[in-house]
Amino acid sequence: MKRILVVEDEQPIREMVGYALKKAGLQFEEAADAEQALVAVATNPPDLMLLDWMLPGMSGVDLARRLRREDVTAKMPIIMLTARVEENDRVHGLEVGADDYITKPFSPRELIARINAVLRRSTASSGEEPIEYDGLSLDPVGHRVQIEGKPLTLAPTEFRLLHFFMSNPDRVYSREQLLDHVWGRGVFVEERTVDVHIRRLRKALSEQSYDRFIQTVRGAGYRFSTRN
Amino acid sequence: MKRILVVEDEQPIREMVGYALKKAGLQFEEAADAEQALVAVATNPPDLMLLDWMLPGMSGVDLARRLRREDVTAKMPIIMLTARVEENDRVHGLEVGADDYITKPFSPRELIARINAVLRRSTASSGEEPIEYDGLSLDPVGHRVQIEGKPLTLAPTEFRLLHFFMSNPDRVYSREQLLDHVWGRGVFVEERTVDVHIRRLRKALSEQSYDRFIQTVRGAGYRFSTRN
DNA sequence: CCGGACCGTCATACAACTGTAACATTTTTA
DNA sequence: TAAAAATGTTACAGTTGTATGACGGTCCGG
Repeated sequence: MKRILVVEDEQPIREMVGYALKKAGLQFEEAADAEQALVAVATNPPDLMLLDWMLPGMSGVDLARRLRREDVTAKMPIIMLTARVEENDRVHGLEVGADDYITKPFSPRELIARINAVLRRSTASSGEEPIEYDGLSLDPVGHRVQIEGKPLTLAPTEFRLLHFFMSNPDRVYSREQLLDHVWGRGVFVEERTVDVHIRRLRKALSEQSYDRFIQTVRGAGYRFSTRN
Repeated sequence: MKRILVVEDEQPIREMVGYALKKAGLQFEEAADAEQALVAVATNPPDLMLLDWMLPGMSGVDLARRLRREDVTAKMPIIMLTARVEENDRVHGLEVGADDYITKPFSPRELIARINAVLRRSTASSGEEPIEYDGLSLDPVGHRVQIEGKPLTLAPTEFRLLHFFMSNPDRVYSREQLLDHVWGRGVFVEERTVDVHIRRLRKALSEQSYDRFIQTVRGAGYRFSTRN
């Protein structure tokens, strides 16, 4: 059973969330502020963390940032709860490294759906098994890429990019998301740089026109897909 | 099992509805007026609410409006029951925030069908699940639209527009509302611009005459619906 | 210390998309 | 029935987004 740590200072909201979690078959654990949360995480790290944006003392944003820096918790899924709706804050929330965010008010139904989506995503890609699509295969452990059996050499960044894409096919990722996932959170790199690496990756794949798998979605980002 | 709260002052109708619900494998709960309904909702919020338009004391419309304002119930699916047939009232009902409406007299079959449709929609509405109506499907994550399996390319704005429509079917939106939701608040764009994008979307959908889903409601705005 | 591989940024070219106005058509009103 | 109002349609020019090639800097092994 997955354990969810809810960090939220308002007791009624904790209660509501706790009720929804239990009903959905998830284990509910709670903390009223960042300090309690840190203790809980150190004692027994949960599978996912629900984190209020505004907290007394250390804010949710700061807490998220701090957790991201620690090795043990760097990859723990975090969903931010925020009362604000402004686009600026959304961007900021994701920049901090949250895997998703929910704006209040939210329904229990929506909450559970988001949690399950994030959990599914983070459990799915263990990142060890070789991945193969049509004639294109990538071995994460051996750090090898092959097109129809023929070895292909990629620069480190291109490899990570392709690895990420192949682990999450048929999903569009914005440049920002790609920077988060492939370059690492909190790295300051120009968004346009992604274009260039996409270009390099395509060039490397273009031999058998396998660059068709790397698709541009105008206004949204890029996608890996074997379909058209 | 999904729990349905029926708010209706006429006892025979409650009875009839209750019978239909149980037969369809839904849990039936009842309230005779708005006050009872509020108590029931506070105690144990149901999965969906069937709400009579006319009620003694606080009307169904007022109740709906009030529920929409509260955080916990803001996104609870509501289906309005109304005896009137006028288009004005329909629009009004949806403006209040009902997810659907049924005009009396109605058959148990229709009732159950509508309830299931709304439940299905609201369960999935994390904004992640693909949406499908008849042969038209839209995948928000992969940013893909298909007509009967055939891929369809849309410009960014057309995609967002269609996405919004398909997430909120059977509801009329004024040009202003569409600008708010699809373009974003605080964007200054001429209202008639909406017409042009509706046109472009229709054109793209017109291949298999799927443009019939995008309907004009003169004097009110536009609507997405598979019905006519 | 040198050379190569890799990376991030920039400038440019091109294609796609967007908003608006102008005109056409349909529907309502007087 | 004519005038007015609302919507449909088209063309266009400005804007935005993406592809691509080039360049300088950094790191590391030889």
